Amino acid sequence: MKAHLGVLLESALASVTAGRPLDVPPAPQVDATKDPRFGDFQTNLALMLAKPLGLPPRKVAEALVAALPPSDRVAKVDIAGPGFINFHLAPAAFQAVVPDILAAEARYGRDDSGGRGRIMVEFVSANPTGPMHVGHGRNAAYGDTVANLLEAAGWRVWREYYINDAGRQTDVLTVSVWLRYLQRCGVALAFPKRAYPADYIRVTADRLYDEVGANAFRVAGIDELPTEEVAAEGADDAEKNRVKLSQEAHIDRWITLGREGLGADYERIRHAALTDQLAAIRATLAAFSVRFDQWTSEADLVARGAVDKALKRLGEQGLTYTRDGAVWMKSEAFGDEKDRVLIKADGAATYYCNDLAYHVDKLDRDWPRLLDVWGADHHGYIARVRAAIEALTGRNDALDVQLIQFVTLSSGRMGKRSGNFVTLKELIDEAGADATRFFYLMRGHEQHLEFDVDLAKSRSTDNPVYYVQYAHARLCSVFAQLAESGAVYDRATGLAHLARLDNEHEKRLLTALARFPDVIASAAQDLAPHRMAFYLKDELADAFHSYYNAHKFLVDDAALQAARLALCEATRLVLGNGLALLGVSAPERM
RNA sequence: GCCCCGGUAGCUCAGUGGAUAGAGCGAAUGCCUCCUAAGCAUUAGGCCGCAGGUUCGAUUCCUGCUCGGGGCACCA
Repeated sequence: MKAHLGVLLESALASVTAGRPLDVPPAPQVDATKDPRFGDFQTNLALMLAKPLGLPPRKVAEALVAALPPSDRVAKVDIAGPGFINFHLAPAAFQAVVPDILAAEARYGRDDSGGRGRIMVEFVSANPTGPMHVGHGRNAAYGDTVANLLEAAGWRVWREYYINDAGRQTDVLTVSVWLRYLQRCGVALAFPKRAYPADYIRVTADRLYDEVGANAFRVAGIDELPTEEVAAEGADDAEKNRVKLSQEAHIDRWITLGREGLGADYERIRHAALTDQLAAIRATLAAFSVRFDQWTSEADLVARGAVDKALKRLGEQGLTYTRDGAVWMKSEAFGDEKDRVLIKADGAATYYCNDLAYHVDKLDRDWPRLLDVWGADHHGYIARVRAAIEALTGRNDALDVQLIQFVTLSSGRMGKRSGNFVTLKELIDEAGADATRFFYLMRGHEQHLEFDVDLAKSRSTDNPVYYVQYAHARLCSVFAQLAESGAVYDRATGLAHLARLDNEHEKRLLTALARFPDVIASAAQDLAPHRMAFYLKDELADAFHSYYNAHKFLVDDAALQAARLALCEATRLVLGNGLALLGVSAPERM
């Protein structure tokens, strides 16, 4: 419809400006009005033309309206305010959306061509060192929904999870399990302050104990480790930080002891720990309707030489150098604040080095556009990854990073420190996957989110996800009621009498239905899935519930009933399509 | 100090340079002999953080200030 009005305006523009060429002919902007009193669509074209033409805006508007070609879809055009041109559409223009929807069904609003190009979306990528928390849940809901929207907007999408299963954190995980195992065997040792203390570590330790018995994984030298420092009461920040570093060094001694003393058993423990954590993550994400095309392991990436390959390429292009025993990347030359270390003085690759190689690998797999979804705390990291990509490919537009701002929980349930750590699994178990996903998607991702756990849990009128789902269930119920009464809905009859859909409630609902393709396109374009959530709730479901209360659908007038049921069928389809994009179920009964 | 995000109704938040800034919750009042009341209708509630600038027009774009959150490793 917008396009149609745009064509009309282009024509009017051409005749009005005939003989007085403009330096920059403005492209007509047509928008839906916010207020029905201003018609259905508006354009500010006259306001934009006033200055270059040297005429008052209302004069320009009059000339444009006079030059508009006639259209059977436009009922009335008027001029209002400072010079807006308002279009009032003919009823048939609204009603035409119904056959479009009924013909397209699940494809309505979608562009499944994949013609926009190929894009890889990497999201979640939570470290397999523990359960996912509520922040990962927001990342998962966002990434998965953005991927859905991009697909619906014509992109070929690949979803990937990067498993950080190399590096020091997995050593800390391994040592944590090992020490819990030894404690289980009755070995008296002080569990390090900076190891992972939680119960999930014991689960893996107990599993290993069942497999290997009580006499494995023992090494000499445990008693010779120096005692760990503890921060004194009332220590200042500098002192606390010093103690923290010494505690990290203490863990490193355990790591060295384990690696050297356990040999292959160390790897066995590491593998067991990672397997358990990853299994838990996969299960939680599956319960959250989040799927991936591929799970890429950092350790595998290293093992198959992707890191060496990337380093070699950087070296050949003169993008690295050695200083203080470390290998550095010349990232400052590509927009980063400073150069970054790739290989530490101890010979180990940094996380950055491996991640850089991973991004190169993504591009090498022929995904020319990359979207990474990260927590906001990683924002300082963007410049260096982008720098590496630009250095190797010459492209500075290959990588888009979207940062997910922090999640806090209502009712003071947040935070590891308080001991009230709420995992994503607990949240899903308590509130349900549908409510949880919808709540995450109700906020812009750049907005700090306060997650109201009690509201998400409530199975009441207050819970916004039910508002949308209830609209769908009500529609299903209408058709169930119809079938029960033995009556038959004839779609062809309905389509033949769409002109009967002429009251204000029907017009509002038809308008909302017609906007669905625009919402997909704009939410995908701006990577803003919350727009779809708001559209479904505040426009579509809202228009339907009002309609439902104001009018009966199952009426004696057969033509009117059929027309209304056709509208109902279209609404049910669009609600279902929209909820599917959000990864929320569309129940037939509630 | 530098970088990122935010400041809109009592609370949680929408708002694609446009006209009288919206929704939910909370508060007040109505609506089920009728397709699901997990719903609908009505009322109350606002220097859109502050100050400049660009523009015919700024909650929206730019600059400065201010307040809040986060980040500035040879950690991941």
